[in-house]
Amino acid sequence: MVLSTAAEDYLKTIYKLRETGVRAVGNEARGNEARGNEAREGAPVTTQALADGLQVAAPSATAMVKKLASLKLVAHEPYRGVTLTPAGEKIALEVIRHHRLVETFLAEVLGMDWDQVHDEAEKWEHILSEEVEAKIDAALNSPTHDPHGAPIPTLDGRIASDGWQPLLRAGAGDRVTVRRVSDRNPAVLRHLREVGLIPGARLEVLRAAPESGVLELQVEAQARIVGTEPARAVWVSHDGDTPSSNLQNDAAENRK
Amino acid sequence: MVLSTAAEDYLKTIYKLRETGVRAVGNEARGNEARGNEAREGAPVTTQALADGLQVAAPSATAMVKKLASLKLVAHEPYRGVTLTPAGEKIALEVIRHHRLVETFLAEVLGMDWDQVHDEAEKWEHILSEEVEAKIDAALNSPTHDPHGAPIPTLDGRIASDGWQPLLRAGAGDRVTVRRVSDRNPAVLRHLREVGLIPGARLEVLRAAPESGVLELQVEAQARIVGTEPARAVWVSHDGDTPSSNLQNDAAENRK
DNA sequence: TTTTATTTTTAGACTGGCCTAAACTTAAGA
DNA sequence: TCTTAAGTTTAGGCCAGTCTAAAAATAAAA
Ligand SMILES: [Mn+2]
Ligand SMILES: [Mn+2]
Ligand SMILES: [Mn+2]
Ligand SMILES: [Mn+2]
Repeated sequence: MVLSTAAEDYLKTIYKLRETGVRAVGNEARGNEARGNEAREGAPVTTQALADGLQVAAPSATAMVKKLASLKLVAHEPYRGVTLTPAGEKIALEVIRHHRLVETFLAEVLGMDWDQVHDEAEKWEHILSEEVEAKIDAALNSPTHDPHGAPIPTLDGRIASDGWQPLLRAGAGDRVTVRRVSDRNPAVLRHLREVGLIPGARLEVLRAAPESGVLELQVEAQARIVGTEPARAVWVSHDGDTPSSNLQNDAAENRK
Repeated sequence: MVLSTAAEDYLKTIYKLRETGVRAVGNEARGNEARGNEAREGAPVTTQALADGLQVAAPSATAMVKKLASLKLVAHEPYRGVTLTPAGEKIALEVIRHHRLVETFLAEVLGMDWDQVHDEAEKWEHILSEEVEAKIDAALNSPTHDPHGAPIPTLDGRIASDGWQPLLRAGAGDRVTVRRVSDRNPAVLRHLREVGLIPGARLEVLRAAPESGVLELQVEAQARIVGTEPARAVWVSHDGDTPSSNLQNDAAENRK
């Protein structure tokens, strides 16, 4: 199945809008107009959410959805929303695997900054051949997560469900470990690295007053004050919790 | 200047067709408006050659040529042919630099076979950012030639003129060094490597009988018989000749 | 239950890049 | 010089992907 860049991006975006956590991870990058389009997890993706996510007009999304439906890559209920078929999800996971492998490669092998790799990967993900994918995977020793902590789907389309908590939901006194950050906004990423909020960092929440718009943190040895906007891009695990590292066989269990 | 993949491929192909001398319509001195401007000396590239090189129909080439002419990237004399302007040549050399850097990177860093890298680079050349280009260049220590012996244009658009001789033009008794091979045909490349005809290889022509369709060679320690088809993809220098390694400042000397 | 607001789809148009068929220009041959 | 062959451009169309404006469907409010 050889799809256009646009079609692949639609499939990927549908997948991400349905995925737990990632939808929320992407929130800080979305404008106000997109708020409120956050469908319940597992519900079909609305045309509007898809259009917002891809920065296109709603009729463009409708048109592509109909095209993908005719290819049996999505199921479309008019006026209700769209869901991936197993075949569509398989392709979405392939594109996401490409994206995250490329990000990791650019960061680890070429030494690019972690705020730059996302935009590059957005282009590379569509032209990566299976051969190059395999070479990159081997060169990196089959990494499981990209530089932002996002799990990399396996070659056969399985992906770890992380289930981390939003940092914003943590309360005063909580000791947490940063697990994942949104890779969408380079400026936010640069700021997060500056204050030490990178995957693996351990920190304590000193004060969490939502109405103040800031979070007071003890990151490693430093006291930090972080606004809610960057904090919204951070996912954590609560120290002591067992990390949920089970592989979901999403594609396989739905494959016909 | 942000151009489509198609436009970049047209510019690159025009450059290569001029470089390799494949052109048709003779340019008997036309003393008109195209004389003293950015139009360069030499025969223009014909619509047909361009269409053949890009595997498109002639009217498609005409259409794109008109578009590029309106962007001042080529000079088009209807029914006569097309030549690059300095601005067009600069872009062509950028694309070629991307292509050859990527080929080198894929071969040296990822360990891909030299018969695979060309097709990959054909895609990558259009999406390489300046940042990634710089990182690749640095990782390879600013290579001057790609795995097939083709010179890599510099960042500022200069390229070494190699001036190697076709192996087919060598005569019996000639001792030569392989300098460059065509990277177009993977099967030919695999064959060339098998018989040792790779850049740097030294060999002696034992018998060159054009009518026989084969060349008898002594490649390093091995006696080899090579057909004219693969031999056509090989360029050599004659041992003892001084290699012409001067950098042509093509783009710079014509820049307005 | 009826009206209104919101979301989605349809209609129609545009651009880029490609195509075939036909007309045109140039070069070559008689 | 006239005719023909070859090469190039124009004419007209198709497809992918996008857009805006208008119509239709659904959800919310009255
Ligand atoms: Mn993309
Ligand atoms: Mn990432
Ligand atoms: Mn190309
Ligand atoms: Mn090459």
